[in-house]
Amino acid sequence: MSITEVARLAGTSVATVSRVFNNPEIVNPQTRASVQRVARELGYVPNSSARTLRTRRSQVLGVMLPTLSNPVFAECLQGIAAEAEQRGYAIVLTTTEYDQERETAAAERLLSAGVEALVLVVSNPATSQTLQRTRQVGLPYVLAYSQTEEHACVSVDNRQAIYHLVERLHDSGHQRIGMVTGQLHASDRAQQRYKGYLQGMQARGLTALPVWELPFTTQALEQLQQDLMQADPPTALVCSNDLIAIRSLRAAALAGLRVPQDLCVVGFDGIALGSDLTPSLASITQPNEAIGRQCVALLCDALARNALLCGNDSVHLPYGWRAGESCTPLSSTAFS
Amino acid sequence: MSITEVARLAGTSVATVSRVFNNPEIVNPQTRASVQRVARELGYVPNSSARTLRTRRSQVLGVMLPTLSNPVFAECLQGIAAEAEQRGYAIVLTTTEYDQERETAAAERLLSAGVEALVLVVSNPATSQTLQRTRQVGLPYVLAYSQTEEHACVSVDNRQAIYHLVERLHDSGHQRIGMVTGQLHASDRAQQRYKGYLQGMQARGLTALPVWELPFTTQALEQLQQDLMQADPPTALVCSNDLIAIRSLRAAALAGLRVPQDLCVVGFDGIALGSDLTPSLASITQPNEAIGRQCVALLCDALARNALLCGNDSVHLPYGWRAGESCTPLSSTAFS
DNA sequence: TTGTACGCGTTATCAG
DNA sequence: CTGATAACGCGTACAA
Repeated sequence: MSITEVARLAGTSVATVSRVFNNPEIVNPQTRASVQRVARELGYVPNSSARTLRTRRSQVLGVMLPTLSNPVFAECLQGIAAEAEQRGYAIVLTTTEYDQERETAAAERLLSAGVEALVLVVSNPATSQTLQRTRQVGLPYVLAYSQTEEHACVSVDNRQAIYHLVERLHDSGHQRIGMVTGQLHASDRAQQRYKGYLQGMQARGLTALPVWELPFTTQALEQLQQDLMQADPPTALVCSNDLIAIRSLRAAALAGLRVPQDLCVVGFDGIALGSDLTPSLASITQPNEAIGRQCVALLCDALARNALLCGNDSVHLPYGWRAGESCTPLSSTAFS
Repeated sequence: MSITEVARLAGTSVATVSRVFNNPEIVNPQTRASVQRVARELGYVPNSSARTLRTRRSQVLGVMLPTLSNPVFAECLQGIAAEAEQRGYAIVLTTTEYDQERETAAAERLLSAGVEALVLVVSNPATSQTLQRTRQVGLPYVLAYSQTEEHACVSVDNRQAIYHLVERLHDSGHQRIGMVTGQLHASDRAQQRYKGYLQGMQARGLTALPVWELPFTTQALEQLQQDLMQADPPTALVCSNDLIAIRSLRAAALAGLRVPQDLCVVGFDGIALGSDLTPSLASITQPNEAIGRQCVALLCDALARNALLCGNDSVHLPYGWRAGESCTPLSSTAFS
């Protein structure tokens, strides 16, 4: 069921059928109708490969994410999908599971799938060979969540957000403020947030506590729980993301601490689920869906201009604050 | 940078270059090496459209999900992505947000993206026009999570799982067992689970309580909370999915009920996050990732046989039980 | 307004 | 083992 078949049955030429699909208004209403009828009856779908081959535009965007287990990326992907749909692009998806090798392979698969541009979430832009490769191939790409001069990025100011949070916690009377992260080396965002913590503590003359790294093992969680049961435990825990915060909440509960009376827990990301938890999760919010949308917008604009994207094209989106029962209300220092 | 260019620079014909990429062993090691070198230097990537046009195999699978906000589908997608990757397929993704119109449009976009086969999660197979359309076009497809004779499905036995759960709750002493669902009409699974609840209650001579439908509004949640504060509230809540269970947990907390002493809450799906909550979420588990993998496996096999899939190809995977603090240990009736 | 014919980059066939 | 060449289905000058 190719265009030829449709043309034959409609008693017209392939050119006309093509016009009916790409430029309906320039074809005679009667022939148009007849062609459309035939096409519908046959369930004809234009062959995308042939079209792409001819037009050199696949109308497909590649998306590379670390994982979908973290709702942050799922939310971002929703935004990507929505914006892409609006702009007439399809998206092909790969995940890397935070693994360098898988990342390289994933990028290669995206490339050979014929994508026109890429939304990338990498562990660390500085060490990712995917970025060089993409550059070599000459496709526009944008990094979601990362912050770096070298590439086009869409993100919030991770460092500042946490810096700011530490200030607010201090303003509200907290002195012993701790930080809990995932595996620090697995994410440049986590590193920037940690940096914000260190700087914030220093700025206020507070002693930074040793960071708790919480990979997804029960052992690490138990360690945190033990530490929370020592004398003079922290009164606030700043977590590098909401998933970590949820697990910290659990450690606190197992340690017998009341949240937020004994311990305030603050997350980062603002995943939707956080509001449904008990206690609801206080969190620094990122506009995840907007980040996704913005990435696609940048890409599509670049594609339309037939240009690449570079560091100057980066977009900073504002972070926000979602109050929650896991943290006592903070002093009124404006957020964001 | 087409195959022609590579051929020119390598001083050979396009046919040979093609062979180097598709059948390396049949070409002279020296020419092969030279071609590979040139290709690498140029960053040459075979044009997928041209290849697809010629071979009539796009190596792309279409995936249509309701949303990624529910981790169940994110987990399933992980499985789909993993299996597809293993088998050399790319996946293009669309979401429908449980909306009929968007579903139709999404399917059309998948089709025109040139996918070879489809993994579909629809609200209700009986009313989905996507399925007819897909049939008309003649592509293999499989429904994830649904159960119906009419189509190839990969799912657990939803009705039986809940039926079984009700029995176990009753065995453990519960009499007033309630059911909380999302919007019942939005999902045939939810309906089947509800049916299991009704049948289970009847089989044990218990009175089914009016179902609580919990769309994502705070109002509905408050209703549940109010009802839990009446005299003789249920002692157990069977929830049609884990997200609903989490919100039910919140309603219980707001109502001042202790979980699990006053009220047991059981979810459905077994999302990973459930284990990290406090109380951890007891749940009937589905092998979400395996469901995704199985879908892709069926599809790829069908593609290899050049066949379509039908009701007879359906696969039932076993459900399981994940104990959690949200429910007191159940009597030993074997689960699953 | 419509039709003819070329070429997009590959793979596969067939000769050498 | 290698090269020439004919499709694959479509969009688009160009001609009518």
